[in-house]
Amino acid sequence: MNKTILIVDDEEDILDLMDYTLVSEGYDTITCIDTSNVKDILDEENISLILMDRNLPGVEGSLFIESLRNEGYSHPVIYITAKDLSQDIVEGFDRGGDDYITKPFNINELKARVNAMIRRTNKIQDVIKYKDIIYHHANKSFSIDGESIKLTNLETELLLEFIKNPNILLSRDVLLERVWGDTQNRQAKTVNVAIKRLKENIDPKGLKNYIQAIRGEGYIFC
Amino acid sequence: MNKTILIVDDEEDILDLMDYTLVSEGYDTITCIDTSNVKDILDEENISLILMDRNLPGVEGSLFIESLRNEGYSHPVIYITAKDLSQDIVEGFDRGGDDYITKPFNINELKARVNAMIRRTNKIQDVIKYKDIIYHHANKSFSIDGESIKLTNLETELLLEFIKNPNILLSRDVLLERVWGDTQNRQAKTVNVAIKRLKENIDPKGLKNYIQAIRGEGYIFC
DNA sequence: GAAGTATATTACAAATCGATTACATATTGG
DNA sequence: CCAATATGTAATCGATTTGTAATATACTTC
Repeated sequence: MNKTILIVDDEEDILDLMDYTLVSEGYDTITCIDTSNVKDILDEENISLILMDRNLPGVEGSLFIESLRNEGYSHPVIYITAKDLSQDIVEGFDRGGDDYITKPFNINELKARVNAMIRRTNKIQDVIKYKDIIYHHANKSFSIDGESIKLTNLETELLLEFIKNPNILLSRDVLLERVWGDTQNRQAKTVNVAIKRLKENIDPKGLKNYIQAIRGEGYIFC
Repeated sequence: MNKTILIVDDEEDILDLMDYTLVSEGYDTITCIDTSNVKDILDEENISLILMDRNLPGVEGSLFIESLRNEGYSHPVIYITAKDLSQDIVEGFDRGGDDYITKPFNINELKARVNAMIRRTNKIQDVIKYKDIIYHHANKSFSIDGESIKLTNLETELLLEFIKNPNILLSRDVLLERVWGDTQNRQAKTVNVAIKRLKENIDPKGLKNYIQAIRGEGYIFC
C-alpha cells in the first residue's frame, strides 16, 4: 500500500508542483491550502509525512506543528518555506520539524529528502507475501485478505515454511526437520494433524485449498 | 544516559568545532579522521548518530555509508560536506543518508538538525499519544481518556517502551534489556508479573486489552 | 468394487506457558 | 530510622498447545 503524504501550502502553483512530483514518485497525496482540516485528516488518514509551508493564512506553519506536537501528534514534518534565515531554520526545528527545505527548492532534492524521511520513519515493514497471505515480521503474525489471523507458534512456523516455499513439495520429513527441528522423536503423522489444524485456521470454510496433500509424498502450498 | 555521536572528518579544526559544539549540547562524542575504525566503533559503542564528511582520505564518505547500509548498519547519518551541488545532495541521500548539511555551515543549524534527528530516532517527545493513552514527558505521567494514571517507576518505563513501539512484538528478553537494562540477573518471568501489575493499573476492569501475550514470544501493545 | 494404503478427523492426555497469588527483599519518602 | 511502597522470586492455578492414538474417510490398484 502506498505511503500518503499530506502537503500544506497556500501557493497553488507550488502545491501542484509538489503534488505532481510526489505522485510520480509513487506516493499518494492529500493537499491543503491551510491548516484548518489538518488534524481531522491526521486522525482519519494514515499519513506518513507532512510537508508544511510556514507562511500560511491564519496560523503560522511552524506554530501549528508545535501545537500538533503538544497534542501528541508525532508525524514526521518537512518544512517547505521561503523563510531561509538561520534563525528561522532553528526555530522550525525547535517547534518540532524534522527537516527544512527553503524555497525555491530543487525538485530532486525535495524527492531525495522526502524519500529519506519516509525510509527512516516508516521502517519499510518487513513482510513476506504470497497471494492474499501476508506475514508481518514485526509481530510474527499473518493476515489474510487484510484480516489478521490468530495462529499458534507451531502453526506460524509451519505456514512460514510453506509461504517461503510456494509450489514446492515438502515431505513430512523435511517439515519435521525444519519446523519441529527433530526427525527422531516425532512421528510423521504428527504433521498431518498439525496441517489439519493450520488449515482450519487459515481457511475455516475450506474454500481456498492453500495446502494440498500429495499422496505418499507430502504437502504443497499454492 | 547521554546519547553518543560519532563524528568523521579529516579537517581537524572543523572536527574540533563540531565536537565542542555537540559536547556543549550535552552529547557524548567520538571523533575519527577517517573511516578505518568506524565499523568497530559502531559494533562496540551505542552510537545514536553519525556525522560524516564526504571528502575523506581513502574511501569517499557517502560510499562508505552505502557499504554500511549494505551490511545492515541502520544508524542515522547526517553528511557534513563541502559537496553542495544538487546532484551531490541527491547522491548522498540515495546512498543512505538521512540529512545533508553543506560546509560552511551555521553552527546553530547543525545543532538544530542533530537534535531533530536524535529526537526523531529516539522518539523523544514532550507528549506521546497512542489511542486514548497520552504520555506527558514533563511529569513522566500517563493519562488515559483524560484521567491521570498513577504508575510506579518500573510500570512507567514499561508502558513507555510499549507506547513507543505499538503493534510490535516485544520479547521478554528485549523488554528486560530495554526496561530493566539487565538480561543477566533477571528471570524472564519477572516480566510476566510486571505486566500483570501494569495491566491492573491501566485497565483495572480488563476491558481494553491493551497488552496481549503472544505465547512463547512476548507481548504486543495495541 | 474390494483390499490395502494414505490422509483427515476426532478425542484425549501430557506438556508448556502465562496469570495469579503470596511472600521476601529492596527502595523510597517522611 | 521507620513505615509504606515497589519489585523480584517462587509456588500454584488454569488455559492453551501439541503429540499420540483411535477412528473415519479418501484414494489407488487390481
